[in-house]
Amino acid sequence: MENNTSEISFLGRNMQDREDRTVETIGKLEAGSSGSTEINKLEVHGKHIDREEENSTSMPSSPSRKNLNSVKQVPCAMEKNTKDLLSNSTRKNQEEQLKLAEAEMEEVKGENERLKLLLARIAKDYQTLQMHFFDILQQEKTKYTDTASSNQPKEEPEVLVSLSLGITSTDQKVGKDDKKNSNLSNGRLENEKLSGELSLGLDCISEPSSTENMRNASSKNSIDQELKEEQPTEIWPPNKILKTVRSGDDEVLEQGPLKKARVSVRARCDTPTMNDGCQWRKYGQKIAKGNPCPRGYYRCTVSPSCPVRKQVQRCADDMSILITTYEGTHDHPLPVSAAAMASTTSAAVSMLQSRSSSSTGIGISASVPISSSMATNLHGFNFSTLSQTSRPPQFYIPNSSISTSNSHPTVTLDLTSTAPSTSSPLGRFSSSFSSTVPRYSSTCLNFSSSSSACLEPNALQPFWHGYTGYNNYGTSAYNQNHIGYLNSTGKQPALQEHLFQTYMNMNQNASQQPFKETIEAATKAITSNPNFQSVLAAALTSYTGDGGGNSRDQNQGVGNSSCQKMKWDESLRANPMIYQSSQNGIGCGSSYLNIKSSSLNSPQQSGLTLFPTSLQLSETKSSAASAASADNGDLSKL
DNA sequence: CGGTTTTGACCAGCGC
DNA sequence: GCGCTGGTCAAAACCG
Repeated sequence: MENNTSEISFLGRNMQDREDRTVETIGKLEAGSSGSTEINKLEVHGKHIDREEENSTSMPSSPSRKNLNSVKQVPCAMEKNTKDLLSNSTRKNQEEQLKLAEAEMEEVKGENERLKLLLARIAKDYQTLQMHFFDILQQEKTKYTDTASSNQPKEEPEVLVSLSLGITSTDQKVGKDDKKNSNLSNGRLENEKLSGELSLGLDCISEPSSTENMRNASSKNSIDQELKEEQPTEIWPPNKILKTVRSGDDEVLEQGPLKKARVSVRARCDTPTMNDGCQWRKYGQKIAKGNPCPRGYYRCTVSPSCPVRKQVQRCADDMSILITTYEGTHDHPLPVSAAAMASTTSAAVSMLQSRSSSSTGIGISASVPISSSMATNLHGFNFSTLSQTSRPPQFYIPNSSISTSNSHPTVTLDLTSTAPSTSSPLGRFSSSFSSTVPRYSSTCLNFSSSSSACLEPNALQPFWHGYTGYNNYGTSAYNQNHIGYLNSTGKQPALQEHLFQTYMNMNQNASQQPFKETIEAATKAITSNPNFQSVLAAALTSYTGDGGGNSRDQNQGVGNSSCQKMKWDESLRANPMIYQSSQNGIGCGSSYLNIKSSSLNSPQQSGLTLFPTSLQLSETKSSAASAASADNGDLSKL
């Protein structure tokens, strides 16, 4: 809600700026057309064009006063002619400029109108959301008093994704943390508040009634806290949680099995795991059915009691794609880079929540609203996804698909640039889950695009083949490392990496692709939409990390990220096409991001996408410049 | 030596 | 009940 307000005010400021500039332009043009020859600066779209130097040096048609003096030597008639000619040409120039400026004005006016409409719509949406919010609050309040004393009927368990993202979640924790972990929580929470770090709380609980979402959401926090109290040092796997919870008298969790929501991130990555800013320890590996690549099981080791797990597996179809699945809620402050991942994934989870709430009887929307929540996340505010908007908002992450194969509610963020899609870029979420909604649905966000505006199909090759310099560093270094490892130890690398190396070798000859068009499109995409800038920034940040340079683990890099401090917004506005990271070749930093509007999974695509059609950002390898620029910023400014 | 990775064993859920 | 599969455990190996 709060963020909506800031969004609106931002739009308002944007419009005001444009109007100011328009007025300024008009004023200057009027001054010029009334006889003054001092049209030195023409401002169009906020861009200053200094014409003074041009007049004196490179514009023979409009000579300076000095030139006019020399003309005085010429006979009178000639002088008059010359003066007429000069004044005519000057007048013509002015008229042309006037026409140009008028055209620009019309354009700007039209844009202002559109922005006004947009602002009005957003304001209206905001009001609607607010009313919904209060309605839900009211309903929940009355329902709670009604049902508190009576037995709750068993119903189909539903997914609740509770995102405790950012500051307000810490507010919730303050009371209990103060009691329980007085040695930890105070400083931690203080730090979180000060630094604006985000923490992703991603929980799923089963519940008897959709009207009790909010109460259960809060109660889940309580459950987590209570579990921590019971087992302060033990790492509790889900099964143990279940046992503990079931043995207790918690009414909510007796209703059904507790399955945490998951966020799955598909990303092109040439390293064993993706650098997401957290510390992970591998505790298991398993060959999963249908995939020759083993699945690695990791648990978060930032905090000894942190319940967060992740699974890492290469995609069977495309081994350049690393699928990382996160589960659980961090019980500790996150590094900024990890928080960025959290913010990105949480936006996806918000869509899952939208689906869940849609399936609870509110009605199924073919287009899942996400933009507001996503923007909210990315601006670092807490948000609630409990609202069920009656009308779709401005943007959609295109091409969601539903998978029923997973017993966990899963949101998949597809940050890959895979095969070109044959589908329309104007994708819309599949609504196929409406009739066959699984007990836990899975949602796929595909940040990809088939737009011909900027991407050649070849540009969709794995990024490590995509641009100059990488082969000198990333892939080669990685390959060499592994070859060296093999030679020195005589030990076989993991099957997963062996397979991946085979894949890499097969693709060694892939041609490098021009990125100019991509970069131009990226620039356009980023600069054209402030919301998109935010979304992109978070997505990039989640991808970037620091390359794990200081960490022992390959996918780590806690608290040392040079990228963490990047002034993302500014950087992207200033030079969006060149993002440089001080990646050291380890870990999968945000080498590549392609936002597409195609779907890997969903055969059903139609509808409207207001997202910029495509974007690719390439990243050059470790440079001092990147480190320097990285030191200037802070992600929290997002 | 302490932390991490590997890997076979074990357990629970689920479908038949 | 049985088998399959996903997920976890824990001892041994490995590494810096």
